[in-house]
Amino acid sequence: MARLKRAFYRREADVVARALLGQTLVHVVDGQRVAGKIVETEAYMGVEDKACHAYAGRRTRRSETMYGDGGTSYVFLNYGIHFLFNVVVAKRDDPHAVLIRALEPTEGLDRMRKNRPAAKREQDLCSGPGKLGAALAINLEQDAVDLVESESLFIERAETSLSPSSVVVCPRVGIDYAEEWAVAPLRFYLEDNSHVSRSATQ
DNA sequence: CCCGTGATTTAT
DNA sequence: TAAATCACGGGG
Repeated sequence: MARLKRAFYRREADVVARALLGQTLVHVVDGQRVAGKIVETEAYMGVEDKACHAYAGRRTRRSETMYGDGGTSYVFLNYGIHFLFNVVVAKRDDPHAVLIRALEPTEGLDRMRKNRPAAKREQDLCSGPGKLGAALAINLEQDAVDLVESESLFIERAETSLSPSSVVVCPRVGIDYAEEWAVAPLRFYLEDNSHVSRSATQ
């Protein structure tokens, strides 16, 4: 299957966040494909966005990856426990990113269950950003990987395109501190999909 | 609903 | 060097 190329990623985060829905995120672990369909995303809009790690041009050891070219992975540890997987988008030095929040598992489910013993049902495997990080065995080694060239981490294009009407747009979660940006409509998920995160359905 | 969790960031 | 913060998940 064809993977997404550079030009796909070199656009603003809200555009790419929506376009990523329905595509397949793949991590090859010990030669085995562990993959899922992207069903929920959030856009982080660069230096103007108060919820973005690169807000006001902040450039720290953690956020440095966000300043790379579109199509680079950005992984960080959250709450000391969870590895969250993002895709850096837009152009180099314009630090936009898309957080992948939920997947519908499609390949390597046995591996995912092993990585997530707490998950009781298939819908619990990847229905949140921390959950999918664990299920796909994502950690800091997967930070700053070029998704266009890597043999082990990339995103494949869906064969059929989605109907725009099946996408729900709403505010992002867990960023109450971001003032006016806390209510911006920058979260996208597939309506009626049972693998979206708990906070998406309330 | 509450609370663990610990690296990273930001304030002294 | 110290304190506060935090793009969450699991178990009640």
